[in-house]
Amino acid sequence: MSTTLLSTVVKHPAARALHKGQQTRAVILEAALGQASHMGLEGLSIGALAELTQMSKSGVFAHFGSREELQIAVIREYHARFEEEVFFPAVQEARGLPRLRALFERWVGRVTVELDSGCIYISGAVEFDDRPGPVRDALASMVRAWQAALARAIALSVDAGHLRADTDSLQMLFEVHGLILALHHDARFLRLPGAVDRARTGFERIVQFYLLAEPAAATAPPLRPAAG
Amino acid sequence: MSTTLLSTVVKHPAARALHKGQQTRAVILEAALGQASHMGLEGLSIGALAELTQMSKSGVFAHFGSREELQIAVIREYHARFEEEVFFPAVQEARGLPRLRALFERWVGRVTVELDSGCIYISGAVEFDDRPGPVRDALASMVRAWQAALARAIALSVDAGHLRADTDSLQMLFEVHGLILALHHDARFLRLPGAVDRARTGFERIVQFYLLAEPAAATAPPLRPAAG
DNA sequence: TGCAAAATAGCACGACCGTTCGTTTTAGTT
DNA sequence: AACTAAAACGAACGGTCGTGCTATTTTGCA
Repeated sequence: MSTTLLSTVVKHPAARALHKGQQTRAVILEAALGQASHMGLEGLSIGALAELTQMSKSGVFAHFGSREELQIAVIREYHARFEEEVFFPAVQEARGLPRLRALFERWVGRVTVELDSGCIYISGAVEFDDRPGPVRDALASMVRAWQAALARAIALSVDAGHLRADTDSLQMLFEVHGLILALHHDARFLRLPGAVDRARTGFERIVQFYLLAEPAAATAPPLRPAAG
Repeated sequence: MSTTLLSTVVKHPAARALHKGQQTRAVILEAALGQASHMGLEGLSIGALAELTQMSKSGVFAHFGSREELQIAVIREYHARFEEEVFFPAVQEARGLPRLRALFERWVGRVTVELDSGCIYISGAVEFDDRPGPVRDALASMVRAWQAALARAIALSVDAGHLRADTDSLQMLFEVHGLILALHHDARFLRLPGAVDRARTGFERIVQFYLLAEPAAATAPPLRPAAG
């Protein structure tokens, strides 16, 4: 850069160090995400990470300052990807039931795609439910944010007149969340086939229950189990 | 051995060593169960166990032969207690819906009582969903047995005429299991109050759906969310 | 091209891990 | 009381872990 007046003005210190450091940091984070999805956040090992990225242990270490910070960075990265792949596309859908369905469907997709990688929200919740500290706090705040977003989508569905006015959005959220957890359990641990369909069927059943009765069948639709 | 005919015949080697050894083994197992409930099966540490039981590491070790065997022993012990506290008392109830309700209620109780200890079935499923080996196999077989028992109870409820004939027992099991997992998640990780009630409400909603319509309201009862 | 700063490597430390082995204590039997 | 087999101990091994240091290399900018 010869006429550097402009460039020096443009780049503030934060953006200056954005070149090599952040780049390999991203590489490490990518590997860490894979390792954490596979072995859990507690299974993260700086040594193994160094081997995976062809670096020295101290080189990897220097990017985060501590194992805890690495774990938190992984959580944040996972959160960002989760937003990008689940939340943002879904909120493009029309508010109400369409958006809620999209959120659930993409959520299922995420858990299913991760069949041989694992959802950090779920595994982390189990790993850190008895382990206070900054890692748990970071994880909990992300999970809470996601649950709040879902609760909001449910409430919007009520406002839009798609669901009953007396719908308890937190109760519905609890039930839907259970389906995802059961899906994760049956598909990943028990390796049962058809778990995805069971989750979808369960979701439809829940929606059907909280659904505002359609005018044509205002007396109450004949509820039948969805044919498996 | 002088007049040992009788005694040698009566006691086989298995029964002979039943005194001191099995006794301290039980003490170790008790402590191990606590540690595993708290830190997970992978958090089991022979050193920590030795400290807890005031023994030497090698003394603890000798009782199991390997860490893996210790983990499996813990799983078996947990299974036995689970049977004793959840399954056996519940099957005393009349077959059909009463028994199914009892199973669920005791299951909830177990997860709730373990609020500061943790359900090994659930934490183990997450820890070992990507880790093949004898520990995973042992755990999976116990979980499968428990799920099979539940599915049987549901099927019996159908046979007894309490639930619809077209009930998909595995689907219903999936949904009920989800409630337990969500309870475990919200109560243990997020520390949300009222999670037990949400699980109960969800169960009643599921039962209500699969319920055989009562003669008086055969046209379809007006389903309302159970007042929270 | 030169220079400061950032990035990475190399090495060592202390802690804990599961496991082995030889010895010593303890318990149960005659 | 003497003997034996089970039980418990204690020390050590090889390994991995996270983390601190100090060099050395690499990078980005003037």
